[in-house]
Amino acid sequence: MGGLGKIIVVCGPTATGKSDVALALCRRFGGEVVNADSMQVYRGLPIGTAAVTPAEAGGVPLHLNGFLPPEERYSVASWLRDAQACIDEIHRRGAVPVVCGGTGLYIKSLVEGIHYSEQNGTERRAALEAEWAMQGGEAMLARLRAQDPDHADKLNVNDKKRILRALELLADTGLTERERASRSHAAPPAYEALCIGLDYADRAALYAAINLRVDAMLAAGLLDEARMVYENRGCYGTAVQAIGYKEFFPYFAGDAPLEACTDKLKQATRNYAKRQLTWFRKMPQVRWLRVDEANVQAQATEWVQAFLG
RNA sequence: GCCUCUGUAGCUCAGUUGGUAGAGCAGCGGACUGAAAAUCCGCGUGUCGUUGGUUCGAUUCCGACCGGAGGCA
Repeated sequence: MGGLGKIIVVCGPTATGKSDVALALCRRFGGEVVNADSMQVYRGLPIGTAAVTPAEAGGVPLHLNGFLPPEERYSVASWLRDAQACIDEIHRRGAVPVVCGGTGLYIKSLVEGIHYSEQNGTERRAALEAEWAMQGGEAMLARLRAQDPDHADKLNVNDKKRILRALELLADTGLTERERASRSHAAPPAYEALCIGLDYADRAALYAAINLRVDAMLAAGLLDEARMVYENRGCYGTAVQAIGYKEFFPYFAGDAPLEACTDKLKQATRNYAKRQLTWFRKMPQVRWLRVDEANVQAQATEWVQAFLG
């Protein structure tokens, strides 16, 4: 019969110890880590993105980790393609893929089996940008409403990014959002996933862990890494968005004291963790573990054991 | 010691010509289909420093006291 290939997913907000759990599971079950973090894919940013280092991995194979030049643009679709290739290969080797990361969109897409088509034109983008600047959001939303009212109803006038993208896709494919969504779900998920979500029972404890981690990053040389990003900010693509660098730009520019930037960074990270939580809390597949209450390692091991059968 | 300014939401402040008050940030919740560590949306009751007085009614006016900032021939 040969059912679906099985994968383990370790998700949750930042600073909950996902990597440690993933690594431990890999050692116990003969697994390999597949990174599901949109920033850890970039090379040369190990401190700020809290990427797993080969030393920490201690022999456990790491995939999609620090492999992309920071100038390169990347996206869900690229990640999905790469991740699936990795997973299939790991399966072929008879090993267990342990997908680990905090990017909700990536993980949801993988687990739900959302399919992204090959084409993705960008020529229209600049023109649409210009029109937005001239006509404003109301007009652009109205234009979308004329062609795809259902989608327009779901978007807010200020959501420039999504309104423009909607218009772009409409022009490229001629399909409404609903039609596109149904096509993206045409095929069932490629894998059977056990999703383990890590969180703190106490929100304040999560935030305290985040604050501590930022201090640890600083001690590990975050500032040098950030300065490098600052100097290259013109040519970096997606990577400049990473939390941990742009917060220091005012300091490098001489506009703000270091302390203020550090506080800003901690705050940005806390805000981010909260957003991550709303992604994962909504995924019905996720089974939660409270790192400040349970014996996470033991429980995770038990679940995986049962899952792999 | 005297004079001036000041004390309003966790923080920074606005405001009420007397009818118990509202922004930003934080915080909380949500959305999310090719930038996603991005982007966007929703949520504002707090002894209006304390205490007397005037008043039908005081956070608002007056006095005293307490805290903070500045000034002083």
